Amino acid sequence: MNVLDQETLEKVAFVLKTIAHPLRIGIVDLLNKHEEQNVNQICSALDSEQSLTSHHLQNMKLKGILGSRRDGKHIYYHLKVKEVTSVISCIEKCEKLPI
Amino acid sequence: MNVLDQETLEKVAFVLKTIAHPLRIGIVDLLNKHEEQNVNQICSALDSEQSLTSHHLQNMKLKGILGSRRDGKHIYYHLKVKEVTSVISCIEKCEKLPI
DNA sequence: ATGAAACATGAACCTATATTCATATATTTA
DNA sequence: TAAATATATGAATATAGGTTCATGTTTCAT
Repeated sequence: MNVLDQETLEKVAFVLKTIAHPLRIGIVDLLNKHEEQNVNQICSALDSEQSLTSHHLQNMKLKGILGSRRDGKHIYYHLKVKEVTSVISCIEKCEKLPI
Repeated sequence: MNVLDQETLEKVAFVLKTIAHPLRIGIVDLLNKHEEQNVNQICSALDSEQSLTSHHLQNMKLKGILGSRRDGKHIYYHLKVKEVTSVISCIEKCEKLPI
């Protein structure tokens, strides 16, 4: 039960930072519940603007959390690192928070 | 299996942002494995500077993740929201990461 | 070939977060 | 009560992150 090494600390922080935003949590949650969604579907489901949503999608894709495929005019996103959904459910129901 | 509401998205993002930093992950991990540690112990265990560590401790205390008690010259910190440790273990061993 | 739909991108701006340094406060010990 | 130890704090700076807006690219339908 030793303390985590620096590399692990950085990896964990990297992943958490990548998803630590309400819209990005929303995207991860949506893609957990739907497997694949295109940008239009994501924007409507989360009531978010196209450009902003796209930036966040690119961000998470770049960092390896999401993947995408094109189908005609649409681009479908999916979760690559499914572990992040368990992170959300860990906290989701947590009560003792000051917020 | 509906999508999460805005309030939940914000709560989850709030908690993740609060711990999404290598040093703060280190602190959470340490306090998970040791119950209580004073600032000196934390600084030595994580090889971090006093002032910087103190800022991060205050930050997490303010946000409700940590608590503290004084014992003489020392101040001992502990985890208040233990759920955050499961967040770390969710990701810790995750392999498919680009990092 | 043209226009529209779907999405991406880049720059500009604004705000938040992290780090450092110098100093303050609290407690104990001499 | 003065010095030492342990920790906190505030200001200054540096850097990163989020949002908007205007425009670019790709694909499809006509």
